[in-house]
Formats: sequence, C-alpha cells, structure tokens
Amino acid sequence: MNTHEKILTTAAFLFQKNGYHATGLNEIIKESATPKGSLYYHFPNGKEELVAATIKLMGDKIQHQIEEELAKNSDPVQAIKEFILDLARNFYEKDQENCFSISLLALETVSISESLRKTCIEVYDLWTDTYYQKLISSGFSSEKATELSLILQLMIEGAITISLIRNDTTMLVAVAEKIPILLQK
Amino acid sequence: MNTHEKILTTAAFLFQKNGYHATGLNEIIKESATPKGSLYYHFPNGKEELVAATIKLMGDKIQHQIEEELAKNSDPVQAIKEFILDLARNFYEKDQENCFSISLLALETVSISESLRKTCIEVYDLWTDTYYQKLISSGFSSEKATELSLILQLMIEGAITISLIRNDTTMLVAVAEKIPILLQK
DNA sequence: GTCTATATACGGATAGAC
DNA sequence: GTCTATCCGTATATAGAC
Repeated sequence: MNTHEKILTTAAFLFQKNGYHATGLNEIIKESATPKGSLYYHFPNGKEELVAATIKLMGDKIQHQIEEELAKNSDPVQAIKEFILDLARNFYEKDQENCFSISLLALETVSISESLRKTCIEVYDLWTDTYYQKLISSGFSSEKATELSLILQLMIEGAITISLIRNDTTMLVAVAEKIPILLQK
Repeated sequence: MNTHEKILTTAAFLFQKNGYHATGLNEIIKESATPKGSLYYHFPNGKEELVAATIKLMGDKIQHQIEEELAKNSDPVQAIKEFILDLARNFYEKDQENCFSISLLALETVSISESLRKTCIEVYDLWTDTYYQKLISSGFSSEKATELSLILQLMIEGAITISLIRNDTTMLVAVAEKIPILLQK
C-alpha cells in the first residue's frame, strides 16, 4: 500500500468513527505512520480535501458491498432483509473494512461547507440507486421503486445510527423484520 | 432570563446545530454575551458538563412538544402523521425553538464518553416512551406498541437527519405518508 | 456571582532541507 | 516524493480582582 492509500484509508476509518472535527491531522499521520509533509503533498488543500476524498472512497466501497449482498438473493424482500441481518452480524467488528455509515460525517458537513454536503448527497444517491435497481429488476414499477428505495435508505441508515448510539443491534434486526411489510407491491 | 439559562439555551442551539466539537466555549459566551468566568461558575466541569445539561434540556423540551402534538388527535395514525407533517412545515425555521434532533450530538458522544452516550440514550428512551403511551392509549397491545414505537422513533429521527443533509423535507413527507401502512394492527 | 487576563496545549498549515 | 521543525491561531481551562 502506497503513502497516498495509507493516508486515505486511515483517514477514512478515523473520520467515520470519530467525525471530522474530532479527528486531527496529527492523529491521522501518527496512525498511518506518514509524515505531515506527505499528507500535504498528496492533499494540498489539507483537511477538507482529505475528507472529501475519504467520503467518496467510502461511498464507492459501500455501494459495491451493497450490490454484492443484494445479488445473493433474487427475491428483493429476502435479499434486503438478509443484507440488513448481515449488517447486524458484522456490527461489533469495527475495523477499516466494516464502515457502513457516513451519518456522523454527513451531519457535520452540513455546517462545514456546501461542497462537502453535496459530496455526501452524491453518496446517498448512489446507495439509494442501488436499492432502486434491485427493486426494478424484481418487477417493481419505477414509481414504487423510487419511493421504496428512499424509505429503505432511510431505515437502514437510521437503524445503523441508533445501533451505534445504543451499541446494540436490536434496531437493525427489528428493521430487517419490517422489510416484508414495507415492500408490499 | 438569568445567566445560567442564557448560557444553557445558547449552548443548546449551537451544539444541536453544529455539533460538540465544532462549537467552542468562546462562541457560546460571545453569542450569549456572558463572560467566561460565569460559564465556569455555573458549569465547573466545563464543556462536558455543559453539553450534558443541554442534552437533558433539549430532551425534555422536545418530549413535551411531541406529547402536545400527539394529543391533538385521538387517532394515533392521524396524530403521528400530522406530527411529522408539522415537523416538515417548521423545518426551514431554524431557531432556538425549532430543534427536533440530537442525532449529530448523539453520534459524537459515542466517541467522547460513556456518560454522555448514556445521557443521549435516556433522551431517546423518553421520546420512544411518548410514542408508546400514545399507541397503548389507542388500543395497541403492549408488544405491538413496543415494537412500533421503536420503528417510529427510528423513522422520524432518520427522516429529520436526511432532511437536514439534503436541506429538503421530501423524506419527512414520504415518511408521514408511510405511517398508515406501518401502523396496521 | 461577575468579569478580565492569562496559561497551556493542540489544531491546521507551511517552509525548506534532503 | 519524503521528512522535520516551526508558525500562528484558537481551544479549554484557570487565577484572581471586584
């Protein structure tokens, strides 16, 4: 792994876990064992450029994981339910591979800069579209799929948030159980 | 309004809007026009004691507002739907009276201290119980009411979060429309 | 209880050698 | 491209007069 990647993955992990303001550049360089000069060489515009890059990185990575999980089951109800139960199963392994939420970062960006907020919205749209495609390919109407993919996005994000705060996966499981009722045609 | 209250309400507004780490004590004392000495007189343990007090204050205030809104309609489906549509209507008036979410603060507290995280959980339990009481008093079984009040809590919190990030109330309205389907007995 | 001045540490950012 | 030393602002917190 080169310096650029090392900085990016370390930053992604820390930003996602502790948030933008709570994560210092000093912490990132220490954790990734790269000197400060390198950070500013690779990200000349400093912290804001770095966080934008990490948001995009996490967005893409998570989107691929969602896609992969949903492909495991042809029935969308079962696929999405299993996906959420899988989130619950992996919930307590908090490492660089298990980041499924940008809620904290996204809420912080609202009062940091318009440009960062837009970056987060693009990520959410990407995820929502992944649910949408699954619903469409399973015979849902375009209208229904649009509405339901937004609701799915909301419930999954919300359940992860509550689970993080409570440090307890009850809400994730409860949401998974609600999927069949929500996804009535 | 006395000094104690002035500090508390100003802090509540800023913490809720920008988060814990992004809000400096200097900003709070400037905005509330109180000297720093007074802040440390009233909150000897500094920032963490202050934020704990604001979380409790907001929790109670919002709980009373939820109670009030839900009491306006005897039918729980209609009451909760109207409550959410009301949130959407007031969404763009962001002042000290319109704070309906502690998501940002709660997510931050996860990596600040156990004690603050517990304080946030107590607030969420308070709100969830308010939905629970409404459902019980409308004839829902205890089991059903427990399950549904958690889902309601999740969806309302989630919808506010997404609305904040998108600066758009579409999700609040979409969730309001979903309430009848969710609250089937 | 109120207020100001100050201590101390850490934040992001930069300069310049290699 | 890599690394260290350093600048400067702001953060929380405190001391002590009134």
